[in-house]
Amino acid sequence: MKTKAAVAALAALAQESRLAIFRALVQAGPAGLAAGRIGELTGIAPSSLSFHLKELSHAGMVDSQQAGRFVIYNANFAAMNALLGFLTENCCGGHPCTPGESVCAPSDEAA
Amino acid sequence: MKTKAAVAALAALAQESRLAIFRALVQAGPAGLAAGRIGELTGIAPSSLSFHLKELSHAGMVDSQQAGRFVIYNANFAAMNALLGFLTENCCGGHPCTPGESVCAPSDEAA
DNA sequence: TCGACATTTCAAATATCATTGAAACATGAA
DNA sequence: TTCATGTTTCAATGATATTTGAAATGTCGA
Repeated sequence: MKTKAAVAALAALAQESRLAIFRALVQAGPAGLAAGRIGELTGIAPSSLSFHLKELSHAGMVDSQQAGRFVIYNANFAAMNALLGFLTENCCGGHPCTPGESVCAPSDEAA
Repeated sequence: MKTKAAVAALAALAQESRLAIFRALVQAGPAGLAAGRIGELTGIAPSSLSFHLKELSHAGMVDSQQAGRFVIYNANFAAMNALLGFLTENCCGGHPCTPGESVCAPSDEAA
């Protein structure tokens, strides 16, 4: 993943409405949710919702598929995992980190 | 981690200069880097750098400590791990995801 | 075809963010 | 104290993002 893609992905998630949308899709799993259902869950107005969904889609964080008059959105889990990997990439210059100091290893305190 | 903190953390990273700063600090490890050194590595002007460092600090993604006339910044690895955990939290509603479809498990394709 | 529903597009207004340069502050050395 | 260095603050400018409402598009059922 390149820096620009990472910035785009982070920017897509760095917004209250979009983060709520994305989390709803993550929790919904691969089956996804219809746009209207997302609107119900998040309380976002249709036009604003569409704007944010397009933003997320353009950043590659969600995919969509038409199903009748519904449009089903789902989280792009591969993109999410790529982003997580990017953030920890080359951590501590590749050297192993001291395990007692809350460092690179993602098994630390995740709260 | 609460939603607002996550949005703040993501917004802090969703900017080319700040992402570059943060990655430099991640690669530097717990020892951190002086502000001036970060400026050298990233090519960011001092006042702009200070602005972004304050932004990252306010979001809890970096810590700082005075060392003589230098100010040493270091990545807050615990905060980073908390953010990563937040994004995958409650994935697929808690149900185990089908492993062959690039889903929740972070061992998929991280590129 | 017609009407109802789901979603998207458009334009305008508001708000927020990033960059710049100059100046101020703090620290250490002479 | 005085000077040089490292870092931060401030104000102004330009750029970008978000929201809103109305209208348009596309799809299904009768």
